[in-house]
Amino acid sequence: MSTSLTEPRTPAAASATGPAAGTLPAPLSAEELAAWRGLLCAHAMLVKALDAELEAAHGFPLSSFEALEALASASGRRLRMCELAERARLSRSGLTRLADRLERAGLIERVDCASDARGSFAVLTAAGTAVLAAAGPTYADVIRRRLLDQLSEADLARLGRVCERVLEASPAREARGSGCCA
Amino acid sequence: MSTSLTEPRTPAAASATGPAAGTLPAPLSAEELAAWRGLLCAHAMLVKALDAELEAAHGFPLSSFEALEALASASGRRLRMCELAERARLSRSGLTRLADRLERAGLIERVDCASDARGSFAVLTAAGTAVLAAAGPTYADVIRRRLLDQLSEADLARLGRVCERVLEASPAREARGSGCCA
DNA sequence: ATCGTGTAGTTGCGCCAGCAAGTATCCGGA
DNA sequence: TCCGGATACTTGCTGGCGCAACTACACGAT
Repeated sequence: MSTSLTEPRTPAAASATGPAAGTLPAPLSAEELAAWRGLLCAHAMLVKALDAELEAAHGFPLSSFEALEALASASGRRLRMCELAERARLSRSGLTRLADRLERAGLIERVDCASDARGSFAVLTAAGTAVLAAAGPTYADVIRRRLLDQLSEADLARLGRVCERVLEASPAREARGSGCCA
Repeated sequence: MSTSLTEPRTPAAASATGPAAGTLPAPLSAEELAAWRGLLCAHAMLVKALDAELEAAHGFPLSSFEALEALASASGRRLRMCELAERARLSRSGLTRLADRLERAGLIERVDCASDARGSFAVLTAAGTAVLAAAGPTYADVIRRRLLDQLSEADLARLGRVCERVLEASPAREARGSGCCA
C-alpha cells in the first residue's frame, strides 16, 4: 500500500544487499527509518524548547546564545566573523545580520582587525558577558532535563562517538573552498 | 577564562551534584556538551546534504519530500492538512503554503472532506507518486551513506531507543490544545 | 610596480517559516 | 433553536536565513 521507504526488509539482509549490488540503494528498514525520524523529531523538539525558553527568560533565541557562547569561550572573548559564522553554523551573510542584532543590543562590538584590514572581530561586551552568564543556566537546564536526563552514561558516550564518526565521515565543508581566517 | 558551560567537572560528579542541590542547574560537562553539539552538527550536516541532493536530483527540498512521503504511507494516499502538518513538523500556515507549492507542481490535490466541511485532504496525485518513487532512492542513499553506514547494529538500536525516550519524556505538543483531526 | 586571483565582510533579493487574525464550520448545552 | 466556544484552514505580516553580487583588501607572480 505504501510506495517506498517502509518496505519491510530483514535487518540482517541490509548489510548483505546494501553495499554489494550497487544498482539501486537498499531502502531503509523500519528500524533505520525510525532512528532517523527519531533524530529529526528529537532535534526539532530540543531546538524549539531551547528557543522558547531562552526567548521567554532572556529575550533572545538559541542562535544568539550560540554565538555569544562561542565568543565567551574564545580567547580574548573575540572571534573573526567567519570563524564565528562557522561555529554558529550560519552563512557569512547570516552572521552579518545576527551580529548586527547583537551589536544593536549592545552584547557584542565589532572591532577592526589590525593585521588584516578586510576583517573584523566580534567581541563580547561586558553586557554580553553578563547576559550570557544569566542565560547559561537556562540553556543547561533545558538540555539536561530534556536530553541528558534520558541518557545513561553509556548512551551519552556512545552518542558522542557516533556523532563524531558521522561528522568526520562527511566532507561537510564540501562545496566550499574553506580556508578563511586563522 | 570562559564564563560558563565548559567548566570542567568530573563526569562522575554530574549525577551526584546534578539533581540533588536544586538551586542552580549543574553546568554541562565537556562530554555532555560534546554530545549535544555533535547532535546539532550531525543534524545540520544531514539535513543540508539531503536538501541539496534532493533539490539537485529531483528539484524539490527535504520538506516537500517528507510531506509527500507522509502522504504515500497514509491509507488512501491522503491526509488531513493538520495531520500532515504534524508529520512534516510544520505549523498549519507553513503547511498551507507548502501544499500550495506542491499543488501548483501537480504533486498533490486538495479535496474537501465530506464529513467535515471545514477540513480538506491533501491527496497524492499520480505524478506525485511517481516523483516520490524517483526521489526515494536518493533520500535513502544519503541517509545510508552519511548516517547509517557509520552506525553499528548496536548503535542503531540504541539511537532509536534513545530518541524515543527523549521524545516521550517531553510534552512536545506542550503549548497546543492539540486535538485536531481524527 | 602592477595585475590577477582569492578571501572577508556586507548588501540586495527572494524563500520559507511562524504568529496572529480572519472565516467557515462543528458541537455541546441552555 | 440558538449560542458560545473550539477547530480547520487561510491570509497578512514579519523575521531570519542563504545565494549571488559587490567592495575592499591581501598576496603571489611577472
